[in-house]
Amino acid sequence: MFVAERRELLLQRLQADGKLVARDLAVELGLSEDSVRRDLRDLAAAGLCQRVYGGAVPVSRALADYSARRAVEPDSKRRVAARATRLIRAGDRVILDGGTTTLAVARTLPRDLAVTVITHSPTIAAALVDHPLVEILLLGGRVYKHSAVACGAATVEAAQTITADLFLLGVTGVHADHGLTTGDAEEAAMKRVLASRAADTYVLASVEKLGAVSPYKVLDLGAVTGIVTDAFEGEPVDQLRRAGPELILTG
Amino acid sequence: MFVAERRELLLQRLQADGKLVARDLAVELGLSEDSVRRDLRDLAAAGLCQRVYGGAVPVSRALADYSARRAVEPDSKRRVAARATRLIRAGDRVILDGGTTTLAVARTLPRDLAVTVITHSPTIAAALVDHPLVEILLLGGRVYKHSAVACGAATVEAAQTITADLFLLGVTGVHADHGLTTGDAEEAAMKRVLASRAADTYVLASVEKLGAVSPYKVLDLGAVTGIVTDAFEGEPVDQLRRAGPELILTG
DNA sequence: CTCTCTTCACGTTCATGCACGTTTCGATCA
DNA sequence: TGATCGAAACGTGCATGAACGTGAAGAGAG
Repeated sequence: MFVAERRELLLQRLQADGKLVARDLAVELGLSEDSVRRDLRDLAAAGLCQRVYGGAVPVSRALADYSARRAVEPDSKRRVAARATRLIRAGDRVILDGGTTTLAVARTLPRDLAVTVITHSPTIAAALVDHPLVEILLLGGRVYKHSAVACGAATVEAAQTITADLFLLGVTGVHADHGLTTGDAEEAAMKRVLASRAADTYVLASVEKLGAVSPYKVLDLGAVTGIVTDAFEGEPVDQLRRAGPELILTG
Repeated sequence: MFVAERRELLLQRLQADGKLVARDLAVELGLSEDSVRRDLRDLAAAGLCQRVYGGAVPVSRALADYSARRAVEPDSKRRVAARATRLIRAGDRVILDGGTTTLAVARTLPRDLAVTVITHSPTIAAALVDHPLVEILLLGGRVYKHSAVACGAATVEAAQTITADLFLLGVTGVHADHGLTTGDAEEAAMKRVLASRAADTYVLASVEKLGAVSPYKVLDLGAVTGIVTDAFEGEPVDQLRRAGPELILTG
């Protein structure tokens, strides 16, 4: 990737997220923080962003003090996504579920990480097209509007032909008694099929999902390898842990 | 290959990929990096591209990266897209090819038009998720980075199971003698398969495509029902018309 | 032979990562 | 409240390798 190209990407990201974090960008772009800082410095010198401690913000919307910026810090989904990304090893075949958290995973995949991503989400596939090394395997079928993923017989059939090392699963409810749940029956079935194709399944559960229950059961807690969450140690987390899965905290 | 010819190729490649990498081009064209660099230097001097360390990018910053190009289509593509949209009737099953022009079609679909859209492009599928009435059928398979569409055996197989009323085809070259051409062999084959599944095939050809020739043949002009273009009446248009297809002008 | 295009050789510039000393920030303590 | 301390972020200088431009030499077409 060219320098000019990279800076273009940074500006684009700045507009989308409202801020740039040097450390995260370094990991994501697969280069040292020094180089990222150099980019930010040059962009700031060109008047395209404003440099702040830890990263950069848009010129117009510069926040007064550091603590106020802390408030806009990576929201919980970003944190969970960043931690989940670290579960992926070079060469892995990874199934990415649909949803905003897994989309964040796709966007934070380091650019020097060569993996095969299998997904039934056109949104995730589209987000990964720009990645230089990732090979994308798209599972086709009828696209359900509810959460913008392909579901149904054709998709299940396509899923049956593949295997993977890892499945990053998104759900809307994670409950010690009711297990993993989501809002659509067809999607729940799809998630089960995908889980059956991967050696390990990890649930991405930002803190608001814990304790929540949705109408349709996906899997029991015992059926997954682990749960990635940004919740802190405590009784709710312990309850989940007793049900079987490894609890991976972002803390 | 003549120098002028090679530079034509470079420009074409630049428009397709959004960037040129000196090293890759040297290997691909079978000559030294020196010569490639000289070409890039001359093209930049003529204002046809912008030189960067490692290669070259388009002059306009709007064209600098593919994602930006997806956001703002030139007027010509929008005109063609708008006219092509009028070929679609309520209840139709429509195959949408990948590419910026067909993406513009997806975006301009009236929100009260109920159709089934079949596509092998995750980008187009993602763009249609917000549409209230469209039913999306996604063709899966390995996603080719070149133009961000699914191709290959699995995709062909999926395509064989469907039929459609209409196929809106995007190509990079429309030429009276050389027919319809595109920049990738695999994609060319994919487009042929899709054409075979639809009752009618219409080519979307904004004016800069007319008279252009790319390396890989898709179909003969006689194999398609019509060509939608924003070119004006004249000898070039007449030449195409004599080859068989109906010419639909936006003018 | 002449002209053009190409490659090769050379010294130069550029991008990057590392090392080191400095600054900034939040937390802790008086 | 104000002072102090450690960690993180920062800037600078430097080394390295890649990419670059220039000029000379070689190859091929007319």
